Amino acid sequence: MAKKSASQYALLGLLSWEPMSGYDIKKHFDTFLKFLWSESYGHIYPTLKRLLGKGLVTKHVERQAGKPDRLVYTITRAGRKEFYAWYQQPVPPPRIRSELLLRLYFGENIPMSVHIEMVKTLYHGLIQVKPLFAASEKTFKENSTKSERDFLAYLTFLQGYHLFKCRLKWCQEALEIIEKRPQGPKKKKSRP
Amino acid sequence: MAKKSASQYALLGLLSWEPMSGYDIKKHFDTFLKFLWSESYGHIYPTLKRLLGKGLVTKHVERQAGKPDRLVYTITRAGRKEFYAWYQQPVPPPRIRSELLLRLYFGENIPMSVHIEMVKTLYHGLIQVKPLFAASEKTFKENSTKSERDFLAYLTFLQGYHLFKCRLKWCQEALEIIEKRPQGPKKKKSRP
DNA sequence: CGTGTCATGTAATCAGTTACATGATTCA
DNA sequence: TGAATCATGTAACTGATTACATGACACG
Repeated sequence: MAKKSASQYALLGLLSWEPMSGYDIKKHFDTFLKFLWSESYGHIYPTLKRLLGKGLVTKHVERQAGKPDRLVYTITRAGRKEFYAWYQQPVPPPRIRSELLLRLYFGENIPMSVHIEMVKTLYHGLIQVKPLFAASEKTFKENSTKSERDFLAYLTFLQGYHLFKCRLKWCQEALEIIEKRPQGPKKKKSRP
Repeated sequence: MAKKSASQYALLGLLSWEPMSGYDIKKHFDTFLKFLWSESYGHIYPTLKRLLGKGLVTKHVERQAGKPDRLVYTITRAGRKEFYAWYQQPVPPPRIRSELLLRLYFGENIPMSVHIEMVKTLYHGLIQVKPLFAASEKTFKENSTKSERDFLAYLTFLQGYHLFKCRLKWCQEALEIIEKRPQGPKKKKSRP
């Protein structure tokens, strides 16, 4: 009944769709699952090895012309069983750690311009991906009737999109609040 | 120029307000900073030791009648300098890992009722803290004109609040979408 | 008399990133 | 020729949690 890392279930989840190599897995996380999960090679390869050791996946070599061999992993029946059992366990609360908020919260002795800069940087980063998000929304919604998988992908994406818009809104609001704040004569202690 | 863990800055930030013991620090994170940071004892105490070793804080024993001694840590000038320097470094992108979304995303072979249950559980958890959040909003806003610290706390809280409302909204929306979905005749593959 | 709070800490373990190593091919 | 992509992997390290140990007092 030991609690297990979600990482291996993330891999099993992907492999439950189709056999993949570690490289493919990384690709998938970096492209389609950017807004909900991330893994590094240094974590993927050892995890695959561990899954193999537990008999949850099998490995076979796929030779390629002009390219390095691919080690393709396939989920086993035991792997699927283990994966489905995951859904029986309660969802652990996410660990909340926002470095940006931390900085803001403790930043009373830092010039406000630094904070403004920080928020603006975030804002501009978000703005850049906005069209991409908006386009994705359409695609996800259109596809959502096609299959169970697409339907779930849409629901999943929706949260990511909501959170995205929410952050964007906060940036604007925060900058506004800072701007129209009665700046007043800044009191300064003689010596902290 | 080595990148350093945000944890030690979280501790320095708190100590920049006032001297505290490890126990106090944990309390503070668990109560006031619940929505933006978390730390365990097993991480706080060793981190304090490390800060002490680097001369960023000092320690003194505070004897108490009927209670165990408190080890109170005070930030040093070097500690403040180190803390302020943190603001010169770029904010690293947060690691995104939502186990709930992961489960949903890969849950095509899981009965929809399981997913509904999961979302509902989240929803009810959020609903329970809703009045608390709403009340906090008022207090934070009212206090925000009092001092720089309160102002920043308000801005910080605002993001937490926004994200909270956003999650709530997503739960409702997701449940709605699932409900009014044309359930249709579920196609089933003969053998995967 | 049991539970909860106050208070500190360590050891074992797990989780996860970064940097490095290798080596062929393709594209500008 | 140099960079990018394909592809796998290890070692060193940092980060962080959990479980455990200790012990006194207060509250019901």
